[in-house]
Amino acid sequence: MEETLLITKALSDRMRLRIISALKGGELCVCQVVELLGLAPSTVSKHLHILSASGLIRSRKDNRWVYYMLAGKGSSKKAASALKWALNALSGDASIIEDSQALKKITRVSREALCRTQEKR
Amino acid sequence: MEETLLITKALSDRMRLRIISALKGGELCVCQVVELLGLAPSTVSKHLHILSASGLIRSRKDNRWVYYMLAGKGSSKKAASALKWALNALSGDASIIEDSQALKKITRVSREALCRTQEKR
DNA sequence: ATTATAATTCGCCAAATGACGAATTGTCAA
DNA sequence: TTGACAATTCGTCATTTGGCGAATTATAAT
Repeated sequence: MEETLLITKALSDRMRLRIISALKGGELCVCQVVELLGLAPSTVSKHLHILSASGLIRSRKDNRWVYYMLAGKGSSKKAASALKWALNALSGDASIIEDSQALKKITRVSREALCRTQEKR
Repeated sequence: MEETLLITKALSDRMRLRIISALKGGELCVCQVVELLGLAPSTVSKHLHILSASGLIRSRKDNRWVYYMLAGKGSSKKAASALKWALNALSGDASIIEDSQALKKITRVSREALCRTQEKR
């Protein structure tokens, strides 16, 4: 019951639904999610923590950045099936489509910023 | 997004998860759910309203009683698939099993009470 | 070494949520 | 008609939740 509740509570917030849908396109670092949602970094961090604790997503640390991604292999059956349901339920949603459009710009800008940093090296 | 959120919010409460699991065994009237959960009738009524509004359950009025049941045919695809996930995630849960045991007594007592009423007629 | 940046944690506040009892509505029984 | 009972609605309260900014930690650049 506890795990199930962790999952349903994690899914019961609009911003967190937007996050998991955004991660369908691949991993994102916290600052990219901040850019997408327009929330304070601390708020986004808390959302990501809730999603992580539920087992729906997981994280990977790379240098200064922490990347979050959908919990694929190694996740519990409950989490995996919940994720499958949620992503399917949200596919085609207008605001989710808007987000995926916005993400294209965000990831492109991030790449460019990263390249700039690397040029300076 | 709105419908999905209605569903996930409906599922993000322990009592409401117990309710939908209890309804797996067939329809129940409000007072039976009150008996099972040990909550005030007004509280239970609100929970049932939230579940109804999400499309996960529906109701039927019979005389003085209102019976609630899982939303089978006629429910939305999102609701149907969410219900399927949730019931599966909860199957085998210890407290859900306890509830199903308790429900046996409750439905038996209710039947007997109903028979008594009918004898009086 | 110092500064800057990504992320998290902490403390605080406003809004939403879950609980109750009282009052209300609708339906039967006396 | 009056009384009883199932259910809901309403008002209230305590708790939880979602948001922010400030402070903290960790890592990279200067």
